[in-house]
Amino acid sequence: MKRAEAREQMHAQILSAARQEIAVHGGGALSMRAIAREVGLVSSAIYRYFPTREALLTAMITESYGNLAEALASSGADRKRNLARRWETLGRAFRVWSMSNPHEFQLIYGTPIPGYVAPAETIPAAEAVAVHFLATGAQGPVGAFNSTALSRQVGPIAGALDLNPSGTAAVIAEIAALVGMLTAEIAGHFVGTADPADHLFEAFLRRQTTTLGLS
Amino acid sequence: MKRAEAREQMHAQILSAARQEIAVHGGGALSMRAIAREVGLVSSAIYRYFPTREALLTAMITESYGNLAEALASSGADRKRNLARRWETLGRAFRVWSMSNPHEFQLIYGTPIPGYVAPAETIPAAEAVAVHFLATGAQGPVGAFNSTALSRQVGPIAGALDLNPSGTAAVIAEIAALVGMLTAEIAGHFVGTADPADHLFEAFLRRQTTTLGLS
DNA sequence: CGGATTGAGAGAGCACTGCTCTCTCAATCG
DNA sequence: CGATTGAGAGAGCAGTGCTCTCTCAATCCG
Repeated sequence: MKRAEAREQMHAQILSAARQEIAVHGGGALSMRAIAREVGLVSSAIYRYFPTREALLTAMITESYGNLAEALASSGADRKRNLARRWETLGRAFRVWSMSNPHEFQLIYGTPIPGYVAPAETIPAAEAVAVHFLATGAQGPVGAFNSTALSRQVGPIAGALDLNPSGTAAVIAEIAALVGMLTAEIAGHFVGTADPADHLFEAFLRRQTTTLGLS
Repeated sequence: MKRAEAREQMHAQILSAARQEIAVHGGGALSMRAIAREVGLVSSAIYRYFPTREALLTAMITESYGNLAEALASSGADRKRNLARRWETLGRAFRVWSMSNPHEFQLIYGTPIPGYVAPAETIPAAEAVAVHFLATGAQGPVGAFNSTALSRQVGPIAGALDLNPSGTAAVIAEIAALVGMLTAEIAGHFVGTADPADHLFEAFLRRQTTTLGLS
């Protein structure tokens, strides 16, 4: 029993050290050896806990999705009656989290690390994030996304969550758009045009609620 | 004279080899030594042409922006009278280019390579891409983006290109949204919901032309 | 209680990386 | 024709992910 506890503690300690590393140097630069040094282990010992760098990254991605989902859950959005306000609250919470944890954001939504392919086990974690937006924005139909082919594709999840198909497709696109906005801001692509991007982001949220028919 | 020619040829040869490397392994995995091997040089000789890996990446980014801008220019969009059709043509050309050159796309719009910061010299190259969308979509006002603070920020470029300020801000956001859509598709984030994403993308373009008041 | 088993950690080593340094030698310039 | 330049070679440094073998303490079981 004790053995298992110690193991779990070491596991957590490594993840924590990795998180610290990533916050400074970014995900692509994550070094197994540096983590080992930080937790006071020799490099090879790390591999007792994570068989490969990729495994460590996957664990971190899952964790980051969880952190983000939690930030959305505790934004107070779900206590709001007005759907437009609710969507805006979610959007702002997303942005605040992303700006506070840019490297975690990039870990999830950025270019995969060289050769890295997100494994299936990260999908439920990603869904935990999407669900907040779907529940808020996909209740009604959205004209531009009203196509039979598209509805058939998103049918399963729309059905499972009791949502409107065209609304569901629209929200999926709007999540991607939101991520695009934040990626651009973090990468500094707005410098010279709309940086700081606060006003642009607020206008963007207004546009989204209009598109989704929430206002 | 001959000397300078040979140097320029070697320069181009290295870039070409790097491009080939990137197409296979992605930007983060770009190896100076592998490039050297491919062009038949010893590793240290590469540094006669690019003082650092970062310099090589910058050169590649600029080149990629150029390729993308050229793909947009030769899409035939600017021959179209109908602005909505024109925007859709640009969007589709962007998507085709991105799907054909995913690693180049990620080089430009993805997570910066560990420790890499896009230097100022890539900005004009990025503008060459944006200009196509601005010229097409930013002629009229867009309600959600009509704020004085925002208009003041984008004022300079809107003025320089003789565009509507709120329309300009809207197009900037829509470019980011478009990039977000393509990033998600390339990263496989639509798998399980809307993959293949053709229909979602077409609906997305419809939504954009509506938002921008082009239809 | 005592021997067998397990597994965490150590350490050496392999093949790779970006980059620096010094050396050679052929092409160019004056 | 001699001096200068600069491309390329080669060795080397500090770092990487990962593998292998070894040790030794903690646990398990008869």
